[in-house]
Amino acid sequence: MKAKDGKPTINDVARIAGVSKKTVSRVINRSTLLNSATREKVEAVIAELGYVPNPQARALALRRNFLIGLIHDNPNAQMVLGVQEGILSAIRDTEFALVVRPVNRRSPDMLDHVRTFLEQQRLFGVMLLPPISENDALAQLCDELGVTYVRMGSVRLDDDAHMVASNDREAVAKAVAYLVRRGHSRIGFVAGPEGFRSAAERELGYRDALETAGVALDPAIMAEGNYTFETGIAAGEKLLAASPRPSAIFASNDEMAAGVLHAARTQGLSVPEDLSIVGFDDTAIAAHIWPPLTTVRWPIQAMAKAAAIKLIDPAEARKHPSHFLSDLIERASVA
Amino acid sequence: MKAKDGKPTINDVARIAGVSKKTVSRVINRSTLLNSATREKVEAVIAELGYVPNPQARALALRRNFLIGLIHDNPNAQMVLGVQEGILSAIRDTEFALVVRPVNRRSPDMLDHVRTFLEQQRLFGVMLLPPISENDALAQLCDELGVTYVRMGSVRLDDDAHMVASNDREAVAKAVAYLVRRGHSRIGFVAGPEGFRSAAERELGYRDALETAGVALDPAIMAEGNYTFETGIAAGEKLLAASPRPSAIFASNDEMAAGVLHAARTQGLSVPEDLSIVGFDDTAIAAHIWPPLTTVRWPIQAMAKAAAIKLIDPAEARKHPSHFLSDLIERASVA
DNA sequence: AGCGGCATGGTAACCGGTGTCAATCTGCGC
DNA sequence: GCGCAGATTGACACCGGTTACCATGCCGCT
Repeated sequence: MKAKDGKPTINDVARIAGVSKKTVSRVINRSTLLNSATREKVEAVIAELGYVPNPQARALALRRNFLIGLIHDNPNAQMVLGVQEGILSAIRDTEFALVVRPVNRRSPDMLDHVRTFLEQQRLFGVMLLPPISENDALAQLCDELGVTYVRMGSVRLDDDAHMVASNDREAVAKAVAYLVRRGHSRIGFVAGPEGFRSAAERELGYRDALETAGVALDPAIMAEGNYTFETGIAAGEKLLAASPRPSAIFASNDEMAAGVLHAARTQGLSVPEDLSIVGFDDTAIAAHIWPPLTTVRWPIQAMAKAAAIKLIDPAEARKHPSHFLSDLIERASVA
Repeated sequence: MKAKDGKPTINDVARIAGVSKKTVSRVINRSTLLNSATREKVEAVIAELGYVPNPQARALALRRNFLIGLIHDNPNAQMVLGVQEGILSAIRDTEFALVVRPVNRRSPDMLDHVRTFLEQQRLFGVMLLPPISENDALAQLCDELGVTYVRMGSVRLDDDAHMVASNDREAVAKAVAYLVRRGHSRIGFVAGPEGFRSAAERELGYRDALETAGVALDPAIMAEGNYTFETGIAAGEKLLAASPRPSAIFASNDEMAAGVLHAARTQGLSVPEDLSIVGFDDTAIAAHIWPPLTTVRWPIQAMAKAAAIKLIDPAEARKHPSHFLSDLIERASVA
């Protein structure tokens, strides 16, 4: 008989099945040293009662819980959601759950907030999303508090156990090489904000590609933005004012590419006839603007899934890659 | 002296402060029946040790935890993130944390998944986002499992304790009336998918506005999409093929509005000169396409915050509204 | 027969908090 | 000096699991 008010507990199961708590616990935890008749009997009672172990009690006894945290400060909704989906696909059918915690990178007490969060919730582990994943102090804090972490990023900046990385430098180099193959030689570049590792990597990829193509760098057709639409417009205006005008522009993310597109349109230029544009990230915006944007797709979900597996099952994780390659998605913004 | 391996516990605090566990517990819980000298002494020890109560133990003893869940099946990343931010702003500085769980509306065992999730995690409460918040069976399931819930939606479909609603009908009527004031009388409409309450409400708003303006409904300039960019294109093509062609189109969300814009552009029409377009939701896409989209802004964050407060502190919630009005955001897609 | 070893299952303590209820202390009226 | 109410604090059981360790039954072996 179950407790009158709540859910059945392990005691109820044990009593009805005529065994001890411990035996039920063994059944739940799939211990092998158990006679199969007993196991079946207990399983039948569990099914009949609809017994579900109380995760709080388990967490208390095991001194660890089954919550994994996602700490991020990412302006890109599409990407954050993609990561959430990826994590969820990794923890589906497990007892893990996903706790999210947006933080403010610019806040002076960001680290304190994270500390409070980690101390309070006692998470199993956390995932760190760029750009905040590039913050070494944060990783160190996790270490100090004994919370395992995995960082996602555009470059390998930690050991394999703590990092899932794409290779932005190579991806951008490929995208720019693609522009070169399409006949462009005057290719502008919109960089991401200083302090973002991804921004630096993407710029390196741009430089690599130009060097390979034997094209000299021209600061007049390089600008910096902070990954937002508005700064993309400003960067586009600067680049389009250069003489000679670039025939193609690579922007370090899609939002800024959309800004460049906006700037071009304002000046009466048509895309891709007068100007080719390539973005990065393949967010929803890339497909939904006109013309649809040729861009580089980060395999976000796959990376997030790999990262989550790394967190909850390091052994299994060794079968998955820690490095991912991005693909160029060809749409209509390049001539 | 704290345990050698882990964090200090209530026992450590009690021993060092020379009081009983229970007294420490009283300090933590701000019980009033406590001598202030004792309180200060205990607080000093807590601060010195950096003691943080173990939430799992608390959850076990209190038979409730401090996790609130967000169950959603929403294709709009911007909106989901907005909701997460809103919830977070409500639970900041509390011990609550936010657990997210995307589900698949179309999956036949969606309800089973949710049931498993709720039974396993034993959440304090859950928030239901549209479109899945419109599913009454889901609300009923929460009731049955004793999980309090709050639904967010475009219309009041539950009592005030369980609902935070906007008034889409009125908002759309206002937007369409605005088009009428701007001189449009042939106004097309792109509906959302059948089965979405929001879609039905928005259509009612459209009908209201036309009726008020004394304009007859013309099925030739009404189409249906499923809230995606692609179906927006199809709907746009249909509407623009009508004769006479509409001079303005209201689309039930921004993505479809972007699709209509795309369709117009493909046919060589310029926006807003040849065609005015109004969307709904004010997602990032609305501001980032060209021309920027005039649209209706759902006060997502405020609604989510109100909903979260309703969940964690019903008394406080009575001071907040349960109904929200949407604003028309005027940009450049209307002439 | 006596013994060790293995498979199986039970008992009790413990994880770190909270609720209940009783014990102690205080001040106050008489 | 006594009784009593109210304030303060503590002892102890309990939440629902897990682990450490012990008890039992059964087997084969010497």
